[in-house]
Amino acid sequence: MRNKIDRLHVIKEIVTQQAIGNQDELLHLLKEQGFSLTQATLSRDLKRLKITKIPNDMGEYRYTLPSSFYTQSKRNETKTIGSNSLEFSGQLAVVKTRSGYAGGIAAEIDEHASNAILGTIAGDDTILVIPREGFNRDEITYILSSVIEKL
Amino acid sequence: MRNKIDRLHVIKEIVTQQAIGNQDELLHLLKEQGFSLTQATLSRDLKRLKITKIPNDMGEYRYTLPSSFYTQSKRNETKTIGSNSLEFSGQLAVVKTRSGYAGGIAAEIDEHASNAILGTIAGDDTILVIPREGFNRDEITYILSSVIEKL
DNA sequence: CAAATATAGGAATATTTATACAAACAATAT
DNA sequence: ATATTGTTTGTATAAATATTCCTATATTTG
Repeated sequence: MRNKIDRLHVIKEIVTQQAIGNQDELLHLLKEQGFSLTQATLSRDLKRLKITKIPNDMGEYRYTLPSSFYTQSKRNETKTIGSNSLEFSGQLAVVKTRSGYAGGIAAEIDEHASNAILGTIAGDDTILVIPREGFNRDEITYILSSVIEKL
Repeated sequence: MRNKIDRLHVIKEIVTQQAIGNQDELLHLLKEQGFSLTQATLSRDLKRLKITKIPNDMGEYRYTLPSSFYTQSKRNETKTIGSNSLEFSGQLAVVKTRSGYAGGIAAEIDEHASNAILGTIAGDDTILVIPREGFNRDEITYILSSVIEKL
């Protein structure tokens, strides 16, 4: 239904622009904008959007969108490294290689990036890379790039 | 008071290592660890720590630290089991084996730990172990150790 | 030291949020 | 068209969480 999609959009917009402290507040704003819904639906919407109430430095709460690390709102970029590509999903990274090369490249990653990479598992043209905890995507990207580009 | 500081520490630790869905769950774990407190105090603690309940992709909620705290969490230890090693990253466990042994050991894990382990994927010297939901790291470590040490 | 002030935390409760259930409707298959 | 299945949502309520009010214990200050 069109209305629902609109509503989810508007919820995201409101929540990013003003400090909303609870669902009733947000509910009223939505009603002012012409939406007709109940708290139950709003609770479900927030769950779908993964919007959560987090405490700020003063003793208040504010609804916020998930941090960009987890968010799927904008498409995760595929990075090209030589004739290979790298993309993340959750805490995992996937490198696509030319057919037959995955095992060799995975071995190189294991050998040269063991501080940041917990392990790799390779198929024919796909390597699953499991980063160690504490390394973020940029760090892993940088490290993988430098290993792969030397090949 | 010392006790409070300890408690906040332990809360962070528990929350990073296992999927906590509500305060009562966490309350019980804390009581098992010898802390004495009520839900009211726990609510205040979580507010201080800015730990919040966020929805995951399945319809569940999980308490999590703010993302900036992930990098501060203490480095995850690698455990040695025989000539193999075990380390966690997020919800996944990775076992490193001698070259060529991963497939065989993975088969043993599949066969003997199927209640705790959802599945394994093996490369040449790396096994990706996917634990079932509801098992924490200590449990998985114990189970994997006992399976692998018998080999 | 004693008074003043701040901090921690429990019990009870208010507030807030999630969900079970049922109804309405749409989409799809028979 | 009729049955089947899935989706969305409201109502009512359960469940979860935050806070008020109060006491006890620390900490600071004169």
